[in-house]
Amino acid sequence: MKIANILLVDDHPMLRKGVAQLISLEDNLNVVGEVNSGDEAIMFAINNTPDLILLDLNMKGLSGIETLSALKRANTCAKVVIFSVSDNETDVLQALKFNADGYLLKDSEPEELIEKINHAIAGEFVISEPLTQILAKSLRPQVKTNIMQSLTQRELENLKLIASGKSNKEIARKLGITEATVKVHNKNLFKKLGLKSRVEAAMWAVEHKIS
Amino acid sequence: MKIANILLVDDHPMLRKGVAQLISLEDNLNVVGEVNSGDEAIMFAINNTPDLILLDLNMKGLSGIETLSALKRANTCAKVVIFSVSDNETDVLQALKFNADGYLLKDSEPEELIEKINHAIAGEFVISEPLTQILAKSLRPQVKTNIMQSLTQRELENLKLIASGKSNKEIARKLGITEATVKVHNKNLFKKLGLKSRVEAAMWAVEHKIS
DNA sequence: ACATTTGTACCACTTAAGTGGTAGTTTGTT
DNA sequence: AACAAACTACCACTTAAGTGGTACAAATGT
Repeated sequence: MKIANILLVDDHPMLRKGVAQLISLEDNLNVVGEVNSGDEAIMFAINNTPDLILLDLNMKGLSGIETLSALKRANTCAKVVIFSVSDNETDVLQALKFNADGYLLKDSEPEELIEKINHAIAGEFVISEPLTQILAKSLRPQVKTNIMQSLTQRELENLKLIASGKSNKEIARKLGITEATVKVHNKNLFKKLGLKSRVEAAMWAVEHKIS
Repeated sequence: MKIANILLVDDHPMLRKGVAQLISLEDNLNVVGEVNSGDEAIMFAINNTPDLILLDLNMKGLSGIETLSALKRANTCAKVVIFSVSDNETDVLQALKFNADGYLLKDSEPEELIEKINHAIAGEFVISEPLTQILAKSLRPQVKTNIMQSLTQRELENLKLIASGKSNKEIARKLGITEATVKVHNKNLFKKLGLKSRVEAAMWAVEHKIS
C-alpha cells in the first residue's frame, strides 16, 4: 500500500499536533511536514512534493486563499484541502474558485476527517456535510423576485434570447415580430430591471439563473 | 414530537414497500401514501399535503423532473427529495434547477437515508455524498484552455470589464486608454475566441468562470 | 362600459459597437 | 541588430443598439 505524505499548514501549533497525532495513527498516512505560514507551505510543497496539503484559511501573513492560489499556480500536483473553522459561504466559494480539492471543517469527527482525507488523496473532491448546502444554494435558481415576475412573457423571452447572445434582428426573426418591437420589449425590460444595456441584461439573467 | 408525513412516488411497488417498511420503523416518520406515477403524486400532494415527497426520477408517464416542476409550481409546501439510482450529472443539476430539496441515491445505507430524510424535513438541503463532487465540479472554474491563455493581459482585462457590463467608453476610462484602443482589444479577443459580440463575450466569461 | 395591461408597429434620432486599415512605441527574443 | 508580439492610437465606415415619441388592437380586470 502506498503511503501518502501530508503537509499541515496552520499557525496554531497545538492544533497541528492534534491533527498530526490523529493522522499518524493511520498506517497509510504520513505527516511529512508542519509549517505555520503560507510562505513556508509554498516553499515546502515545491521541495518536498507532498501528496496532500491540509491548509488553514485564517493565517497571519499570506492568507489561506492566497496560499491556495499560489500552490495551484505552482507546478505542485499536491491536493490542497482547506481545513478551517469557517463555514462561511464566501470562504467556501472562494476556495472552490481557486480549485481547492476539498473543504473540511475543523469540528469534524476524527473518523470523518480521516475518511475524507483518504478520498481526497484518491482524487475525489471532499467537503464537510454541513457545507453541501452552500454548494446547492449557489447552484439553485434564486427565488423569483417580485421584480422578475413583473416581466411580461415577451420581455422574458427577449431577455433569454439576449442572454443567449442573439442580436435584436435575430430575436425578431425568432419571435416572428419586427425589430422595432423587439427594441420596445428591451426598452421596457431594461427599465423594469434597472439595466443600462443588453450586456447587463445578459448578466442579470445569469445571476438569476434564467434559462 | 411532530410526526412527518411522507409520500412515496415510484413505479416499482416492491421498492416502495421496502422504503415504506424502513420508514415505518421510525416513530417520527409516517408513510401517508404510495403512488406509482407523477400524476397521482401531484393529485395526492394537493389533497393530502404531505411534509415530504420521495420522488423517483425514472418513471413511466410524467418524468420525475416534470413531476418535481409541477409539485413546485403547485402551492404544496412539501419538501421534494429526489430518490433515484442515477448519479448522472445532468439529472442532479436538473433536479437542483427545479428546486429539489434533496437528491438521495437508492443505494444509500438505510441509516443514512433516514438521517437525511430527517434533515430534509428540518429544511436542510440533503444530497448523497458521492454527488457532492458534481456540485463542486459545476462551481469550479474550468481548466484553463489553450485558447484562454492565448489572450493577452489587456484582452483579458477587457473581457472582464465587458462581462461586468461596462461600455467601451467606461473601459477606456478605467484602463486609461482611448476608446479606439479598447475596440482594438475587443476586435482581437472576439477573433481569438470566435465571438460575434460583446454579449457573447460576456457569456463566454461566465461559462469559463472568469472574474 | 371603462380603464389598464400587453403586445404589436412605426418613425426619427442619438449613441454605441464593430470592422478594416495604417502605424508608432515598447519589450523581449533570437 | 533584427524580429515578433503586445499595446497603443487614429481614421473612416457600417451596422447595431437604445431613446423618445405615437398609435392601435386584444385581452383583462373593475
